Amino acid sequence: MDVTFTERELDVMAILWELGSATVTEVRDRLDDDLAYTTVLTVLRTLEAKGYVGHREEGKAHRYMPLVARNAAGQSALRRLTEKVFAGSPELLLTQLVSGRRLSPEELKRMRQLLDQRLKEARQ
Amino acid sequence: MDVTFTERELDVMAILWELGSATVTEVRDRLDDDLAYTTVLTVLRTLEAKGYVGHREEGKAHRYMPLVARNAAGQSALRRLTEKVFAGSPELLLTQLVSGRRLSPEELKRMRQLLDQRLKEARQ
DNA sequence: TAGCTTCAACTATCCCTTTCGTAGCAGAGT
DNA sequence: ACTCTGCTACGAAAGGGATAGTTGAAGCTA
Repeated sequence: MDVTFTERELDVMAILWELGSATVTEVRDRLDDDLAYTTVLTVLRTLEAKGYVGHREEGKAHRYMPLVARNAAGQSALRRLTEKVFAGSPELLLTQLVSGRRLSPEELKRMRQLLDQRLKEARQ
Repeated sequence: MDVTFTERELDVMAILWELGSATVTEVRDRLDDDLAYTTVLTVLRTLEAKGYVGHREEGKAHRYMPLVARNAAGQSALRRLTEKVFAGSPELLLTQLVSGRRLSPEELKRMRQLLDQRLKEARQ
């Protein structure tokens, strides 16, 4: 299943993932850009039409919640990015990731540890 | 500088990065989807208008070449992806990367080595 | 020279995304 | 009852992305 978002949709999804669920106003307050209430509502409704979020009544307001996990979206995005930008090479992607951002030694260690663990699992 | 592409533009850029440069026909032949010649040309022209590719005459054809490096595009895309989908955490991204794809032990080792090297550099 | 091929330029269409205005409704306060 | 506020419903309009048709120039071929 390919999960893909437009730019604005992604802004909204990021907030829903962070909060777990949110009303229109809550999303609106957290958005970087200052959008009209109806604009945010429209985005949520298109996301709902696409099956990416759902909502339940809460008093007179609606509370929206993500129906697709961060991971599903991440998987699709990473696959596309690796394929198109990094010539299918996860190593290139990692190279870019660690060279582009200034990561702390702690972060780097944890990341290395992650690979260690993965290697151990693979060995069995 | 923020370098960002639409879906179709990215398809075309991937080909230009791979080949170094290409004519409309060459791009068209490599695209997964079977598009009309004029469609490919239009995409290249919008990319040129945005300053992402340039061209020079070659006989009566035009030869297009990328003006932005893979890395620049990768940097932008990774930043956005980390921020929006992985809550600003490169570790989460890496977790997803190694769990989503089946990577060979060799790839994993090289990736670990990369982090090692980065750690050494950071220590100084 | 007349016709065919190749290519860029121009133009058009359709659809999606983004944005928001207006209307209407329900509850809270006066 | 009246108004204010916070909310949804409806819908519209602008902008841009994706796709391609038509035209005209240049060059090849018979």
